Amino acid sequence: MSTPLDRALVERIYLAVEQVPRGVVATYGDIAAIVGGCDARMVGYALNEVPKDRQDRVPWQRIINATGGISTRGSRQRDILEAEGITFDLRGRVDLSRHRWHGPDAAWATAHGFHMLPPPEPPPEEQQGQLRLF
DNA sequence: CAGATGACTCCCA
DNA sequence: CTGGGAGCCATCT
Repeated sequence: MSTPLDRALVERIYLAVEQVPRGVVATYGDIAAIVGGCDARMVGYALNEVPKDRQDRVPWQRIINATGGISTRGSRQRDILEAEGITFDLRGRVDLSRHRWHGPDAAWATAHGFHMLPPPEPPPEEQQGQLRLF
């Protein structure tokens, strides 16, 4: 059923989600890390409760799970993302290394007390010496 | 009060 | 890849 969470936290989650620009996606965990004080699951619960009158302002569709897949049911979320330019592979997953949001603007994050997203993990050592394409 | 349930994620078999 | 369990929170039965 519905899950009305702590309003203050929900508002911060929405505010963080609003920073995600068109054309990229973020994971529930990314938003939780930026907001702080909550986990990926909280973000999912909060987004499930986005009021109708705010759905066009809060880009809930840009938040996907850690595997790059869609957690919502139906095809609506995917349809919207594809319309925004996000591509899905044959398994229906987004290539996070390519479409993942880099995080909020540093100045904005500081001003609102949000955290920055940790830098992306470097590729495995084994590939470092072999895949030098440039 | 216990159990079920969601737009999660990680870990292990 | 599939499946189960733990950890997480609030609300509803």
